[in-house]
Amino acid sequence: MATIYQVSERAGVSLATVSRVMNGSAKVGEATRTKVLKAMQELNYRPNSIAQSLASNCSNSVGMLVSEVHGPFFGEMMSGVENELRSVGKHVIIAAGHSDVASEKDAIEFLISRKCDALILHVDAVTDEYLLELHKQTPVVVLNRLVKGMEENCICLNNELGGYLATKAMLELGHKQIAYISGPLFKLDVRDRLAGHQRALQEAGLVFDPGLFMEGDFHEAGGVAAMEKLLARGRSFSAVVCANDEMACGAMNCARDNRLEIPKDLSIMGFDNVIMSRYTFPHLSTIDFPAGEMGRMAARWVRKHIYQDDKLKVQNLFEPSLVLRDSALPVSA
Amino acid sequence: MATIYQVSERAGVSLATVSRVMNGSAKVGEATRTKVLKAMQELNYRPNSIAQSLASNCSNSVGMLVSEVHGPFFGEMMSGVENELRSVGKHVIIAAGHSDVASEKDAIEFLISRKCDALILHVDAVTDEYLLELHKQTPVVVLNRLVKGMEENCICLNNELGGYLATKAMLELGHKQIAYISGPLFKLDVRDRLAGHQRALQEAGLVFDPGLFMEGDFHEAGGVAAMEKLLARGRSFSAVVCANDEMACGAMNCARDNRLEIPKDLSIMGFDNVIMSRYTFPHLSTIDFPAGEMGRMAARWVRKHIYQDDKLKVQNLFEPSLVLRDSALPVSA
DNA sequence: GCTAATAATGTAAGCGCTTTCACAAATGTT
DNA sequence: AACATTTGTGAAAGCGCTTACATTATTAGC
Repeated sequence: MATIYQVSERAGVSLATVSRVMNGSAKVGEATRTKVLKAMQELNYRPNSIAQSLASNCSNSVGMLVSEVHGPFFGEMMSGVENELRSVGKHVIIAAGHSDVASEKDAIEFLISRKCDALILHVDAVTDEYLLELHKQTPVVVLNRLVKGMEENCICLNNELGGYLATKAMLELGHKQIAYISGPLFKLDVRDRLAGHQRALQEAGLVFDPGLFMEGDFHEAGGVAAMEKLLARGRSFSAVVCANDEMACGAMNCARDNRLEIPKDLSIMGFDNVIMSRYTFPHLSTIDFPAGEMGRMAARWVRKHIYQDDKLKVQNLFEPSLVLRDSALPVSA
Repeated sequence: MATIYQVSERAGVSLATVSRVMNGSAKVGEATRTKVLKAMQELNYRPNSIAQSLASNCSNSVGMLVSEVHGPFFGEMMSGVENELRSVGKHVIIAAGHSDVASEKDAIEFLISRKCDALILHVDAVTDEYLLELHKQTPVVVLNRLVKGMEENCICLNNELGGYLATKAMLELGHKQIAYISGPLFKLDVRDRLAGHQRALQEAGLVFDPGLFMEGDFHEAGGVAAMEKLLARGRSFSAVVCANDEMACGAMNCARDNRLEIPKDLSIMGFDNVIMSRYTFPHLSTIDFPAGEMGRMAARWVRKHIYQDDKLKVQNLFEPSLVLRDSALPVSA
């Protein structure tokens, strides 16, 4: 592989000049530029990005940490990030945190030692304090989590609004007895979604009934289990809104196993609008989570603040929206 | 951030010695080693991996190119690769090829300029010749595609066997009239799956009937369209095997829209065992595609051949397996 | 026509490591 | 006791770039 030195030799100029035509960092005469370009071409020269990084103290790479590489949104988010970044010649290094404190910290250390210019984090185990501290050391953007003191670095979804919209949709279909299966309550977004649910109820003059509430685990099995318990309580309800699509699937399957027809006997609402929701039977009504857009925005944040792409605008808060499909119907009778 | 120089100063030894204790590349006296380790600790030293890469001519990174970052197997494959590689301190840089020749080549160029120690490719647009050529220039492992002349570098699934197993399962349930919805025939794996289907038919003494065959596009809509046409032909069949799960979903939905009950009136088989197949109604019977394992194996290939982890064994051919769920039933009457 | 800017290019000092080579000290061999 | 090994360490030359800073060529100003 040719080096910058060989190019300079062939073009009959100095190293510095070659570097200058590569980076456009200073004026170069038209004739020289052409000579250099020609030499590059002939040698099929490709700059060694490692050397560039070392010399410029900029690795042109950003680290992305997600809970699970094969998790439901990851693909979408990742895709947004990759697209946005590669279009400007930066690359993304990925790592998984497995929702475990030690593992997340470990991955972050790894990314830092890799000299990433910035970190895009989708984490849920480490504390806010840790993130705040990290933020002082290295540029960080946090996805789907609002950390007090670094709001500018967070790209979030308005989860409260999502929860609100989900329940509101059911209310508008005439449902009055609405069960709610939440995610693990230690997560902030889970509590926000629940708060939205409660607000919708309240606005409709309904009171939140703990008897129609279950804490789930965001997995299908958790949805099944929650539904099972809900049914076992013998309370009547015509709709159930779930804090994510997986649990909604579980709930649907469980309901069906209990001879309830969906949506005739029971309406179901999910959350996230993961790919799968388009394939279930019946197709799941859900709340769209613009994961791809948010990933793209995180990347844009990095472009703007780290790579000085000043005119870029970044949007910190995203709005969820309702996706009505077949799993929810007006209350019958 | 501390440099190796500061560590050496503090420990009262030379740069070289510090480097040696870091890499274990040569013997260092016990006392010195302790001194150095202590100095590192005190300075919270973290080697600059960029500098290491430049000096050692090894970037400790491997590039991974996939069709779509948010594609169906990508998450699984990626996850396998990331796991295997990060456990040994290497990182993975990702890029998407979008099944387009120019885009794939572009991404490969990008990865190469990034000095990846090896490339893991999941591509379908570039030609075998191109891959062969690339293989001469830089270490490459190809996923899910057998390239003649570099078989050792390919990690494949026995697609023919998969196709065979899918149809065989239907035959064993007593089905005699089995429709087949394939993927785009320009893809090798698609043709292999079809060949397996035909072999199963043949072994059962049945002849392949073009009237029960449709070429699809691997997407849900394609499954719907194919099913529609199949139905429109007015031919009778009691089972349909699809070349992937998405199309199987489409086919199921379409069949249902045409008042066919699944699996009572029609049995359906998918291929790939993507996450989604566990959530459909009824749960989809399918052929398991061990994407995660294959990704892991690709990473292991790299560890073995590039990072000299000699005792590692790599398996080039993977066997698919049947996953029977609810969408296939013995033929009724 | 002479000085002061300005533009274009070259020189060389790093960036933070690895690694070869040389050398001194410790150990083993007869 | 003389020599050959082995072991531990340091000096220094890169790796392929970027980027002050220095230098020369060009143009402008008067």
